[in-house]
Amino acid sequence: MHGQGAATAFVRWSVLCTIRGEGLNSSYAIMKTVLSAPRRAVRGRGEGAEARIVRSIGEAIADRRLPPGTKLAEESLAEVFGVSRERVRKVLLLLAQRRVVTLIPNRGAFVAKPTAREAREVFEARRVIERAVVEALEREPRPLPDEMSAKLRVHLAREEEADRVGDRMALIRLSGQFHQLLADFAGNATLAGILADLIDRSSLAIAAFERRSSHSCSATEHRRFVEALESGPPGAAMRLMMEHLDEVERQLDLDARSDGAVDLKSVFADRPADRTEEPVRTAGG
Amino acid sequence: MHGQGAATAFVRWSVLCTIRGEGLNSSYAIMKTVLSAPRRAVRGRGEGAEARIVRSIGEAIADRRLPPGTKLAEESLAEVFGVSRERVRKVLLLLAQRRVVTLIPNRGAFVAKPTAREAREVFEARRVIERAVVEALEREPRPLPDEMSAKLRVHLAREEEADRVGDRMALIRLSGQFHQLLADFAGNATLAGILADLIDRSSLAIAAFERRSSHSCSATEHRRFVEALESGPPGAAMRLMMEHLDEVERQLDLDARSDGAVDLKSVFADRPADRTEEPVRTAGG
DNA sequence: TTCTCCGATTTTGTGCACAATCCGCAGGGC
DNA sequence: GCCCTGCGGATTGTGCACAAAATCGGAGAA
Repeated sequence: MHGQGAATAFVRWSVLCTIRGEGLNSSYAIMKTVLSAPRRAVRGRGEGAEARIVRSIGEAIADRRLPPGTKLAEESLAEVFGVSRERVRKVLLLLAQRRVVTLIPNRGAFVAKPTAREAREVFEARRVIERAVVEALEREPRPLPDEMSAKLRVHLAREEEADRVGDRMALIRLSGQFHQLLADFAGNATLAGILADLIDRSSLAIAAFERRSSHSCSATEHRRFVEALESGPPGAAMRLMMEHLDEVERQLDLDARSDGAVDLKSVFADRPADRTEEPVRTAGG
Repeated sequence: MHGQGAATAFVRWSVLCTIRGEGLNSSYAIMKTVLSAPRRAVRGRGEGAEARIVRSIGEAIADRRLPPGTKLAEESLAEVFGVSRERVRKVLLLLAQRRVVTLIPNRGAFVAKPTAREAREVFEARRVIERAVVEALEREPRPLPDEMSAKLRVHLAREEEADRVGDRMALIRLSGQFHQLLADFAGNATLAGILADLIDRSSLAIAAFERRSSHSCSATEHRRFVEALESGPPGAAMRLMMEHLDEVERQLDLDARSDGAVDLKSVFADRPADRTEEPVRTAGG
């Protein structure tokens, strides 16, 4: 899928972000810290072992504990999850199919770094699908079913709590889960599954292109959406959702220059005092 | 993903459709007939071997040369494509991720047989995505770019030729490719990729639920759509596309009784003379 | 000092062999 | 006569060992 040139450029970039250490032990230690430990440390066998690993890695990527470009070494992951390397390989193949990781032949697996174009496409796809989701929800008779209403209320409370205490990681995860929740309510499991992938990829795009200064309050927008859905005029919820998605995308830096190779000259232009600042952490540092 | 009960019911059903023979040789011979041979018979290694096998099996399923429920034995496929069993296993995992085949633990891979609910969901998802595709195409300034117009014209000619000579298999494949072509023109590769999967799954749904009497002429509807897109009033193309998708779905038998287990009593009720008719072909017959 | 080449080491890719599981069938018990 | 249980054959699942490829480090030359 990737051309050779693209792959090379990708790897060159990824070196700067790769978590590495001297040999396996160090890498293992970091991985163990980043990835949430499985239920029992040693036991890795069992029926849903693969699903568990997929979820674990997927969540770590969605939470941005594993930033785009991070190398996912098979051996390290195998040790972290207490399974054989073959099983990890299978999991990586699955995640690659979902475009969450990128497999480069003879080079290994990396957390995917979407291009700006791909990021735009993902958000466009989300708008397409979530428009249908909201249409379905607005067709529901109001008041909404108690179960739905209650779950939304609980979710909003959790988002606002995370926002209040400043738990950014939880906020990111909950924000994605909110959209997932709506899709589940819409009653089309196929569409919901497609959206689940797109949400994960959105998370990657945000991690890759987020502006330094950006700070959205998804919780507020989500609450307004739910209020419009429950008691607003027809079409209000739809408008809020579209604006919300636009707003999330607008907070990214998807200029052309962000795509592809970085122009080092422009990056370091007019900054002669760089030496005195905190050094950028590089591989092995 | 599948519950145990569902898996068992599925397998019981699939037995009726499974291509089987005594031992490997017979199965191999049938597979070799069904699947288009790779470029060179023996050689299976190489860079894009997996992609080639995925495409080959995927096309065979889309063309309905491999009907839903067909067992895809690893050994047979390995021999057909001249690769090792591990590679086939990898391919099957990929196809399972795309919901085109169903993997049942310790039982093997089968061409997926969607449920009626899933079939409805797939068509709903297609409507959602293709609506966006047509919206994008209708936003294009007219006349359409020469390249697009020419490709559409060539494609329509091929569809009509296939219809004329009665090449049903080619017609099925071309019908799917038409929608794929439109999505490619819309310029969102991500959405086009999602739609590609949905088209494959539509093909499965059609194979599973097609009415005996159904005979649509997609070629005619496709031509009308192109004419509307090129020179019709605004919204005409959209209306034709939505009607087209509705029509395709309407030709399926998605009643509740088609879903899940077949009620044998109702199937054979009031037909005391069954014995004299041609016996139903069962496995091994 | 910097660039290039080359060997050592690490990591990924693949085939193979064995273990686990399941289906079909025959034999025995109820 | 029917059902349950145990056994044989076949197929899938998994670990292991080796092969292939790439990276990293150092040595040597310009």
